Amino acid sequence: MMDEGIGRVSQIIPQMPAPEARLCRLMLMVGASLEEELEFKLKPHKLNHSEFLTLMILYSRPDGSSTPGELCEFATQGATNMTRIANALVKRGLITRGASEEDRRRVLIRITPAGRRFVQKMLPPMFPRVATMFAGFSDNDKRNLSRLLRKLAHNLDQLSETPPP
Amino acid sequence: MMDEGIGRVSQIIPQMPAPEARLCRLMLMVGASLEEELEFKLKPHKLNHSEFLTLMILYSRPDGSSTPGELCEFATQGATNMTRIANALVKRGLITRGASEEDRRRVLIRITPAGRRFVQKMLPPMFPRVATMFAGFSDNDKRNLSRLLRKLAHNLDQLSETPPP
DNA sequence: ATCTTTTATTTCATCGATGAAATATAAATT
DNA sequence: AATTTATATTTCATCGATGAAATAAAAGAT
Repeated sequence: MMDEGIGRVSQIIPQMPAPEARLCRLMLMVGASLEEELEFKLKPHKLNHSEFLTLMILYSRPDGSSTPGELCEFATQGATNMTRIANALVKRGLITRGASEEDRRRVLIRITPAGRRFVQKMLPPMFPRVATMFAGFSDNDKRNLSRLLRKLAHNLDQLSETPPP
Repeated sequence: MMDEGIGRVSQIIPQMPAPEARLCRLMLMVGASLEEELEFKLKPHKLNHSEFLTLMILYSRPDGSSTPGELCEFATQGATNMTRIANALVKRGLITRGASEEDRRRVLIRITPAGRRFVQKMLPPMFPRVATMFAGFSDNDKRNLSRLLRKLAHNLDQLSETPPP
């Protein structure tokens, strides 16, 4: 249906890169769909995407700790939001906030044992649905998709560094 | 960086489908990035994503018209939002609203000549950036990406029809 | 010692999206 | 004719995200 639509548009505007436009639309649709699926799975745990992401970043760090500034970068969030996110996670006892020893301007954020348990408990129930998402994908498909998405991500990064005049 | 993160998590939780989780994260990142890029390109025209999508759907229809109900489906929007979107586009003279002849409960939404001109003017400047996004993609890459995204979209549709107990 | 820079938080204001429920109108069903 | 269903709009309320600017505290530079 979308295919026909883009087909008709590209008949009127022939310079249009139709295959690429189709891919954009597909990516947007799949991205939104995935986002929805994720938020859906997070809802029962009263987490939103950025809180979850922040928690997972901490969980996956060798020492389980980071600083607000770092987390802003990794989770692509503004400082204001990161303060909020940290507030929420601290209140639930999943992370702690403390002053850094070396540089006392910095705040050390650290996942708690309860936070680790929480992650270990909430992740496994997601696995079946994740697996289902890629039903019918051969190993080769997955490698290919990964490669192409990375290339796309790279190109998009370039683009966002070059906002047109 | 994300790769290492997921790698470490999957060492602690070995049942995790790590490659699939990586693909999810990639998709989410690329999706968000694309969304941003799109909104960025739409901003100068004072359009948001759903208004643009709605306008493009109308533009791409053979007769340039549709109804609110249909548009809700195609643009995955609630009825309330579609009313708002239509309001905005009518106010700018890009579409018209009129009663349907056959079924006077329905409202006929139709793109205006000004709306068509608007689309034809705003699209071409986007093409270079779209092309840049897929720099380094062979025709085969594009076909493959399209195929895999469609498969993924299909699987996600299945999933959303099966909200777990 | 003073000024500048870095880091994080707080305050405040706004924007945008969303959606449920009530309303209006017309078609379909009985 | 009366009731039910379909379609669209309006009203209202809320939620969430966002971000700029002011503030605070500490490190670094002069």
